Amino acid sequence: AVMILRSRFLDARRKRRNFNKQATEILNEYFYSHLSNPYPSEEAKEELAKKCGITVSQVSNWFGNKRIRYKKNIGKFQEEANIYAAKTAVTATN
Amino acid sequence: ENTNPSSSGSAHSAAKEPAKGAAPNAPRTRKKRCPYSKFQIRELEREFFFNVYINKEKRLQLSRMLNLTDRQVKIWFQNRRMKEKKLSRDRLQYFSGNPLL
DNA sequence: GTCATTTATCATGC
DNA sequence: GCATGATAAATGAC
Repeated sequence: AVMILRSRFLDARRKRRNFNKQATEILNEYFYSHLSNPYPSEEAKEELAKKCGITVSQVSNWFGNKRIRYKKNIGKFQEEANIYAAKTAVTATN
Repeated sequence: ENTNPSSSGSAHSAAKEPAKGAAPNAPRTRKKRCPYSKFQIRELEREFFFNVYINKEKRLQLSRMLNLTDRQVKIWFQNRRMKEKKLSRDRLQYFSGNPLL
């Protein structure tokens, strides 16, 4: 019994599963609305984790990957950036 | 399988500065990450199991045996301790959800 | 020493 | 075939 749980835990770690669309939406919103300083505080990470239904470590991983991949190819993310920029602009005016 | 790409200079491996003193600007290039071999990992893990903190002498000895720098072994133990801590946190979180206990 | 991070690499999803 | 999440070396702040 314990062995089953242990193996299940080990499996669950490296088996990658994509986040659901809603979680990605929330993370991207934060990222592009803080593009000048995309480093959420520990408290912000916890809040994001809660809203996304993922762990704080996963939030850190996501921002780490996002920052480096955005920096490496800003052009590829331009369209995405515009989408979320417009989205946050609307919420800002409301 | 794998050894340091900086294999040429044996004794004090030139981890960072490729140019001699000539270069005025020193944009010290970050060392490229090179994954360690299975053998290196096994020996490092073996020592880690023995002692989570390694003393300087064992560190030097191990670095010579594995063809790594003293600094690399030190960093490996630091990262390994962080990994252990994260594993503990994840285990706690995973099992605290009462999967079926 | 810890620890958040950068970067490359790994493993998987699709 | 790349996109994406997780992990492994390497750096730097403190």
